[in-house]
Amino acid sequence: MSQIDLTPTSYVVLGLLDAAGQATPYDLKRAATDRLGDFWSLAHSQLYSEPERLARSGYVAEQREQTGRRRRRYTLTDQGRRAYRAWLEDPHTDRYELRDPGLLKLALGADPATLAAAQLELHQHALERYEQTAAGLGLEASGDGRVLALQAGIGHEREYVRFWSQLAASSVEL
Amino acid sequence: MSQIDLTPTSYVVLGLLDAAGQATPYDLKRAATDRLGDFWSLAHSQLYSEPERLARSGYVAEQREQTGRRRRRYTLTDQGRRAYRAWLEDPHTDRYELRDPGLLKLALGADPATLAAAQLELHQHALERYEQTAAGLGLEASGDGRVLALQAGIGHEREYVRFWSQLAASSVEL
DNA sequence: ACCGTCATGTAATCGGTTACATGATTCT
DNA sequence: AGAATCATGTAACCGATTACATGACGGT
Repeated sequence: MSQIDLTPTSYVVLGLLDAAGQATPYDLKRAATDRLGDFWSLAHSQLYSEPERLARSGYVAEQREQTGRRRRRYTLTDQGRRAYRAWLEDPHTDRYELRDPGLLKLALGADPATLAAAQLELHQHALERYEQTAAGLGLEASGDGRVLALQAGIGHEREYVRFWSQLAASSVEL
Repeated sequence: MSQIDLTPTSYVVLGLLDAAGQATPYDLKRAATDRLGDFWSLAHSQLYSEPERLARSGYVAEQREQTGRRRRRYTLTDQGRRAYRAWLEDPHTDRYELRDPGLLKLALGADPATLAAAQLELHQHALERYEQTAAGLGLEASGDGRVLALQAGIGHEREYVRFWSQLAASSVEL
């Protein structure tokens, strides 16, 4: 049983399995889209490879259907559940970087006015999408972590709309 | 001459070379730290491998010192300069994701109060560091893209301090 | 002389992305 | 029956991270 590092992707899979009880890769895909939306997306192929990886080290158990499609169905092992809980309960996280390509261009000397106009539009769209999602979710119960994360996303987009607006406006005068 | 994809990392290297004229990997490392700070960091090994990769496709030229250390020294080719300018002048960028591990935990159901306390501290520190950097840079000329990017970072951190503060406060009541 | 830090590089590994495929369903 | 979409998987490639090393240099 080989040792592997648990990455954020690993915890996504563990977390979704914890909630679902058992799931096929496709179940995981839908759950990931549903629960994480576009602030933490995964390629669908990773939802095939990652459970396999986790199985190699005993965090999840795999059983294949015997009938027609022979789908893979995964469940958490005790080890997996423990690792997941430990991660979730630890409020510490690594620092992360923004890695916004727009800011990269800005820092490397792109023309602020032109850049700001395009970036503003981008973030306005993102904001609208988030707000629509929020409107949809608002109907459901709201102690939900998803809703809180979504609010963070909305706050972020509002801030960026503000930032690029201001930059667009102040660039005109120059 | 093989075809390669130009990644953000590629443009960082091209951009730094464009500004510096010529540079060794170590020069690039210092320039990257200096110009991009902690919102787009690179492993030093990438500043060895990436120029090599770019050289393979003709975006940069490599010449080795003949004397003692035989350092590699890179310069932009015309092709490289053209590719860089085209990228820089195009205000369009891909959408990016936040990929904030704190939000991931939140979305997956971590306890908001505990998480908020830890995340608040993290972002307060980040904000302080940014503001100190800004204070240091403020003395220099300020049409600079670095300064603008830094202001975006400050805005982002302020927003997150606000978000997590509010969450910490509202969680207490529950 | 010695030690720590800066400078300089290479090698191995691996997670993630992209591309390629094919089976099932559902709708018209 | 055909087309489109959903579902399900595999394989190859590759950029990025990590680990391993050693050389130069400045201070005590």
